[in-house]
Amino acid sequence: MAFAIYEEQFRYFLKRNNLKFTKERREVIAAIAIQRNHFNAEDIHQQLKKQKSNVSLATVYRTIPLLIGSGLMTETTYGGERIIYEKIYNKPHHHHMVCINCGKIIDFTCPDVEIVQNDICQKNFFLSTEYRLEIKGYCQTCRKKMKNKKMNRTFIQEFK
Amino acid sequence: MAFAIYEEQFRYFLKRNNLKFTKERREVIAAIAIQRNHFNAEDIHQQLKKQKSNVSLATVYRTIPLLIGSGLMTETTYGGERIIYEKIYNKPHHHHMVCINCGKIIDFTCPDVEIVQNDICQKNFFLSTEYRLEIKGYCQTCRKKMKNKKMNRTFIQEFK
DNA sequence: TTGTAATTGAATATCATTCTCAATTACATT
DNA sequence: AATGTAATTGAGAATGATATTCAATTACAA
Ligand SMILES: [Mn+2]
Ligand SMILES: [Mn+2]
Ligand SMILES: [Zn+2]
Ligand SMILES: [Zn+2]
Repeated sequence: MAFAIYEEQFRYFLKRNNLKFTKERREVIAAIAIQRNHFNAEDIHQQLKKQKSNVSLATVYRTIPLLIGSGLMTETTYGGERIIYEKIYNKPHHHHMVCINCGKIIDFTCPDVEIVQNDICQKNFFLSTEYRLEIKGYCQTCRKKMKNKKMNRTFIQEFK
Repeated sequence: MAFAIYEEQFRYFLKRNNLKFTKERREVIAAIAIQRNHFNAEDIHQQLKKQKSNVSLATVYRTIPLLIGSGLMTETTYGGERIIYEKIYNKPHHHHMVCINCGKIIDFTCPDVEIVQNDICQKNFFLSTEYRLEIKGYCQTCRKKMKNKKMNRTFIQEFK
């Protein structure tokens, strides 16, 4: 199970930064080890409750930058009402398609994007720390639904 | 000046959606016509004040979805504390580099990304309505600064 | 001119995230 | 094992951008 490795890496990070390995932080590590794919701060907190842990939501929020800093997880898609995270330990860099109807998130890898990103940064003397290609639209399932019922198109958009 | 065309397209959109072309909306159009590159809701409101317009911030927020729906502007980079917009009328689709030190936003176009996006969507039967490649990091100016002073690296990250 | 649904400003709500603070705890040092 | 001290915690309050409520106003089709 990944838990032991997660904990090891996290402890190492904490020590390097003169931070303490508390009971609460251990429990948060256990909670994210169980998360699958994409999750948010509240999901972590819910999992903690399932674990009979009383770690507060404030502490969850305080732990998130540490989890990211230690290389265990990362922010994923932007632009929703809450920030979504995912574990990245030993997982290749990838991007996301997000269904604006049902919220489904589809991962995809794409070597071309990595190359493009490199080129662009070199040309602009930009030092990249992070990059994301995010595609929004309708997933296959929701497209089928659209054919039957009319979907919730907010506005009529018909120009040019 | 683009203002007349902006207004025409906006009026057309409003009519198609049984919405009214109010004094306030006319003034907001005038305000965004003046904005350059990237701006936020508060910027629009400030410009309105400069125009001696009393349009409220609430109305600015209410008008934003209409401006987007009418194809005049779009959301730009994600993930900051406020949403950033830009006019897209007759402007080609492009992406962004964002400096996490000074906030500078650099536009870039990239045909390869457009192709990649098409491929991925086809393979996954995904109907894309929008996609963004966003690169975060340090701009040229901030890189130079980093060489002199030590920058605000929050954590020591040294693993693997 | 009239009827009516849309719109407005002001105030208030929302709600994810961050902060404050007094009490507690990890852990390096003795 | 006891101590010193800085880091951490939970609870609750604060933040702040954006959304909503509501009574008064307005656009505009008929
Ligand atoms: Mn993912
Ligand atoms: Mn741009
Ligand atoms: Zn869907
Ligand atoms: Zn910069």
